[in-house]
Amino acid sequence: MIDNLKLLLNYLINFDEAELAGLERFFSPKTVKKGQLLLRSGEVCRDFYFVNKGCLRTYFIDKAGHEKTRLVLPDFTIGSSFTSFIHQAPSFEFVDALEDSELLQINRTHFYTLVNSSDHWKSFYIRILEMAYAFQNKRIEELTTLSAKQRYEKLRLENPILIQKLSNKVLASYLDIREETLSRLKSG
Amino acid sequence: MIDNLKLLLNYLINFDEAELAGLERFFSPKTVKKGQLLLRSGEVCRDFYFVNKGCLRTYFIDKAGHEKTRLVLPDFTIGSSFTSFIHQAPSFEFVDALEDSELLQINRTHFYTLVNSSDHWKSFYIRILEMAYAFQNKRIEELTTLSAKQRYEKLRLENPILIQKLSNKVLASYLDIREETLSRLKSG
DNA sequence: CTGAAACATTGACCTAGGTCAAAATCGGAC
DNA sequence: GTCCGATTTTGACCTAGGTCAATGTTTCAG
Repeated sequence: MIDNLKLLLNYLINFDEAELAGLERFFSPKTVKKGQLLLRSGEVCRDFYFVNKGCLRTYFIDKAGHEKTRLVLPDFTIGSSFTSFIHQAPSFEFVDALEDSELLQINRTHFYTLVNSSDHWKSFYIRILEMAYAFQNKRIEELTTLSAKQRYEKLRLENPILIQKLSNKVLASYLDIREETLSRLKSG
Repeated sequence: MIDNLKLLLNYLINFDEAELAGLERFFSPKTVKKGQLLLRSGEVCRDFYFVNKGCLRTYFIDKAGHEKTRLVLPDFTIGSSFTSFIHQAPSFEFVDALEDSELLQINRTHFYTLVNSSDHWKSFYIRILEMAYAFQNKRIEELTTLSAKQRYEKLRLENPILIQKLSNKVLASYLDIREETLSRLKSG
């Protein structure tokens, strides 16, 4: 599991061998069942995750009581409820497991110890932030310019894995449409 | 002008006096007239701006030919067409001046020279990225959960400066509604 | 295997906000 | 000042996608 994480880290930044030695002292394994909550709205997000197998997602619940999925983390990805993790402020989001999952988690103290331990780790953090920013930017552009159908088609082209992995309910909430609408889009 | 910038930088990160000495070798002053374009869609964003006086904004044009304002930079703020600046890829955004403005600009080479010059500068960059991320996150939440009217009222409470500074046309495009709708909201 | 709960589909209807067009107002160049 | 183009407002109308409710279909605990 740690080796998969190292693979991903090295893909993001060219770490020196030494910098990744002893990584297991910072990341601890965790197994979660499908449906299990890792973070509740109102709690402070303490951990950052590597998804080795399975799938996590972050979502919040709007005034009308509907789930809104913000981010899906399939296997071989990293992430967290970032805003809360960064500022150590209560999260308005939930984090749950969409499947039985194997994770590695690192808490904030360890995370910042790593980030401050070398230039490569700082660059790693910068890289993640840049990617997260670009992702959100794309999301805003899509939400404000594309119709429901166009968003669905775009996801189908760009990220077919999500289409097959997610239930219609979650997929709809990720596309920011109602389940009924998604159902109609797929048949129409 | 440089002193205002130093004030802002010190507000974001506690720089040492020495780190900010000679800042004028990196930032060059620039004056722009109202309406002037600083970046066109398709161009690569080379500069990062400090707005000393006036107002900049970033926007793009959707398929229907309507402007969509992403970010407004009133005076005493910093920013850029970030995605393009970071990745040095062609921007889909424009940057223009909403008023006659006095700017300090730093190009990407100088920017990264600074970022790599010390830990404080790295932290500065991280700070900006974290803020930009949080801002986009908030934006997505608002766009997906609030009605047009609610978004307008929220902006009026949280950022009244923008309401008075921006024309209805720009304000509407920032709120992601049509100008006609904004006009109706304001009277209704 | 079976039954309850969660999920997905379908239909009838509604509404926020967009569109289009025309009038009213503003603001800067001369 | 005054004229022209750009904004803003108002009105009539339209539509994408939401809502609500009924009916199938999975799924998984026991």
